[in-house]
Amino acid sequence: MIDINLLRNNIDEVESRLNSRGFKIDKKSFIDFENERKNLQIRVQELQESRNDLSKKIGTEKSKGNNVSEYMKSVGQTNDLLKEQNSALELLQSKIQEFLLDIPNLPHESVPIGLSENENEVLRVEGEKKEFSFKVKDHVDLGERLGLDFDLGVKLSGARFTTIRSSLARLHRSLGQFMLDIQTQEHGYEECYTPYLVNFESLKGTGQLPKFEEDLFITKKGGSEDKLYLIPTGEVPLTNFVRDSIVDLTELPIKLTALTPCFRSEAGSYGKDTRGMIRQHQFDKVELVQICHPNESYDVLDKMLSHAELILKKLDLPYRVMSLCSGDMGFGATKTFDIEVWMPSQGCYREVSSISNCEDFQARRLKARFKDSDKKNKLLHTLNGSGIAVGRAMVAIIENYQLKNGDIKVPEALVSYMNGVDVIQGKN
RNA sequence: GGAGAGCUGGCUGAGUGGUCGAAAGCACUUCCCUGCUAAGGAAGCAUACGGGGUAAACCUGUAUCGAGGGUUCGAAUCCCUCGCUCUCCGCCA
Repeated sequence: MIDINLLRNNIDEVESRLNSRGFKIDKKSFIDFENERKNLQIRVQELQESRNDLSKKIGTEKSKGNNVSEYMKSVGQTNDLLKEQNSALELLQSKIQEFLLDIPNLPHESVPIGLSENENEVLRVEGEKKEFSFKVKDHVDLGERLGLDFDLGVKLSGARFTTIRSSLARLHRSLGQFMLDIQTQEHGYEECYTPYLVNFESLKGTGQLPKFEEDLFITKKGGSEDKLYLIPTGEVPLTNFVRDSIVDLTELPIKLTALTPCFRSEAGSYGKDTRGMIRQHQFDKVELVQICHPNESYDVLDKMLSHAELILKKLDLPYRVMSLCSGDMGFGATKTFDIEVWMPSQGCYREVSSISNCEDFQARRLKARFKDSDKKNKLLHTLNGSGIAVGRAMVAIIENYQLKNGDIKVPEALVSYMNGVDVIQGKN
């Protein structure tokens, strides 16, 4: 949620910055809402004040044994008016709230301006692409004899679900463990295990709700109407650790990581990436979250980028780093880096990590604050990133480490996690 | 699933219809006293949102005692619904 005072004081600036990400703000409605709100609020508070005075008076007069019928009459009129004005105010305030919850975050000034992914900026290209002496296959063709079973996924659940068996399942597990170990041991993140089902409040805090319910999977307790949502990313539970809390300056930065499954409905991406396990309803990901002092969030963003990059370096996978343009960033981000790994079969780079600074956008929704050295409560900054997506990383390994016979060499960093297995062999 | 107890400020904890945003203690801040330390004394110390003030200081109003609704002129206090925590029983990985 953006700061309402920014809208009150600099609405034109907000408008143009939102325009750069393709969001049109309804200025007139907001100004009308605000004027009306101000009048109503003053009116309501005056009425409450006089009701409180009168009620107090009734108390004191009654205790003296005086007649209070005049006061009662007048407080009755006040209350009638109050009831009417107050419900108007409440209605208006919830409208303003809805209005605010729908507005995306403002892009940072360093973000390239653009409306589509074509305008994302390549910052760096890293790693050597391997030369293959044979015609490369994609992970679907390779995976068939290695344990990637798309048909089984469909049978069990439907499109965009995959089942992995045997050594490849082991590789998948190894990758998750490996990434988690790097982030905890080399970068000092606290390892967490979190719920995968979360409530409305949590998703509202990180910005997925109320606007993007269609992107989520929704569950209900048997026999109950209460909804719980499957997490679309570990960012949701981890960032919500600080919801409704005031943390001490000395606790910052808070660095959290978790290996979690992620569930996405992929509404609106029909026909996109239908082949293989690039775009699934369910995938695993190691999530990195940092919660820090506002002065430090851009330094932290750079650090988190390097934390995600280290995984690809250790796996010796070629990748590039992108700075997303204003129109391609997520709802809550002021600045986002994507890391894209090289996929030889497609001859292109695919996203395996996205690292964003949300500044105080989520913190405001979360009421996540810290006690500053001047004793005032201030909003924290929150950042999140993937460190990294397990499924896509495995796809990249399959494709980049393929051998002529269709077997897969295990990246050196993973051999110990694979109990010494250094080649994944398929059934012929 | 059954039965019971509870949820009050950063923490502990009093408060069962009015003068209570809330006693007291702890913690914290400032000051005083004492040669440091320890002890003692005084004052201050919740959050959000309004109004005033050029701004800060400050003044002032409203709301908030798990959440929502109700009763009442008036609710931390009474009633209802929900959530959560704890104890006991049952069930379960």
